[in-house]
Amino acid sequence: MTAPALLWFRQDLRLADNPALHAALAEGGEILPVFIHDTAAERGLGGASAWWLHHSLTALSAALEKRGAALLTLRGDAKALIPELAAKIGAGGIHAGRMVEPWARRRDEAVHKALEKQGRKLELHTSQVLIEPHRLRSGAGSPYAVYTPFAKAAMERYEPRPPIPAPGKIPGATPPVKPEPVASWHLLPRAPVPDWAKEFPARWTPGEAGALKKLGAFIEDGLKNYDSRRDLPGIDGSSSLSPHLHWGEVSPRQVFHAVSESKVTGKGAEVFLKEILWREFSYHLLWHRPEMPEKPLRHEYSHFPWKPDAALLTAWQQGRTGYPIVDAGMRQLWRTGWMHNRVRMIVASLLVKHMLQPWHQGEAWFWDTLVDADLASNAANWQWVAGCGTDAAPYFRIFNPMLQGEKFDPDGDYVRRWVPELAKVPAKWIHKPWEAPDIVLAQAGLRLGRDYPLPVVDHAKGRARALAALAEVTGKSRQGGGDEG
DNA sequence: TGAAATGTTGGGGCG
DNA sequence: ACGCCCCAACATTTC
Repeated sequence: MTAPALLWFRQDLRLADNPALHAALAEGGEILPVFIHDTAAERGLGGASAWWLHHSLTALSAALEKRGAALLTLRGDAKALIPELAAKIGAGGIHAGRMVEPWARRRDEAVHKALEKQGRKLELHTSQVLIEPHRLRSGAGSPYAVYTPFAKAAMERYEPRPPIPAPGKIPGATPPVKPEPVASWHLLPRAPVPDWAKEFPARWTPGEAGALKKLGAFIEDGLKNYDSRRDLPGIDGSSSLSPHLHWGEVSPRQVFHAVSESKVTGKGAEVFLKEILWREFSYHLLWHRPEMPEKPLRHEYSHFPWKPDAALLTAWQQGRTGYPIVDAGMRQLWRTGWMHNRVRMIVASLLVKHMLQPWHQGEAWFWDTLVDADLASNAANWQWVAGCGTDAAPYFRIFNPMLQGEKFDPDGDYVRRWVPELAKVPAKWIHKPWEAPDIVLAQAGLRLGRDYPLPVVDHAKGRARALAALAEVTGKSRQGGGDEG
């Protein structure tokens, strides 16, 4: 009789187009699917991610159950648990999707070593990405540091093929240990703010079924005009696939395939696929530059004169900076676990530039509050905004929050939705209420400085201060430091 | 996947 | 008719 295979779910919580599952099935024996809440992981789950994971695992568990396999859920040190389980069931293959996170790579290395002592091995499959970062190098043999050549090379290398269909039946193995139910992991919000995620269920359906439904709906309604609609935070022009992609409830291959099957061409489809490639690029960077979540990729930025300020940081986190588009974004984030991408750039620019807060602070807040929190994308994009990434926005690109608001939320719908204090301010003034005549504010029922704050940092002064900080850094780098790239 | 400062051009008002 | 000035509109440069 064929030995059972161990199928280790991590960030690929799906049954369709799951190469690890496919390989486990191909062995022909029973399968023990397991998910471990790794208490030894070096970077803990953010709050919103924990909420998502709870529901996604519930969905995965039910889907497996329906096909004849029970998901074994455990909590503990995966480095020890996986080899133990493998030994206990006398596993044949041990299969998982490859992860790019540095801590996960170290963990897989340790698991692999432990398994080797048993004469077994950890088999990692391409699951999260279209192209494994280690398989893609530039002509010079070095990893890509700039998006455009990366995207070009990735597309040349990519081999379109239909995704693997979800299996109809999965012969489940009997778990050798008692599961620890997901509910006992306490992933859902608890005191002191037990209800902070109360609006999430209306916005999100974690799990594979929810992911496929969202993909279908987006391709039907949103793909064609994605290029123009995606920049307007007041309308729902995004795909909202990011959290599903993060947890692997749908694979990038499925997304690519669905787009090509749809026969939607033109700018909309093109720009959307480019966004998927930005995600790939982040994974590529994290693989080749594993220090990315902690250290600036341009090393002269390690001397950047940040001015940490708890009060400013709190104002930003709570959506009380006095800049309407920024506060709308921060409040959307808190309430829905998500923020429109255009607005992410604006709020990040304000934090890092006008406020001179270290980008790690923003990264940490996003990590905790975003349902799509992803180490690679989060770190890469914060470095992009801060100017210290390899292919980053130059530091002097400083967003003007009023102009950005007027450009991308011209009627103020987005601001009005998330900052109700400003609901009655006319469009002309909604992105700069402090410039509105007193009579306008009175008619809008708005007492500035009381109902809604004045800007915590003056735009012109903040801009000038940020530019001066840049001069300091580039000056230093000219004297001593080298460059990276 | 900027914004502001600075430069250039050309039409119209006007003496 | 002509030159001058003003300034919006656009282009280029700089941060």
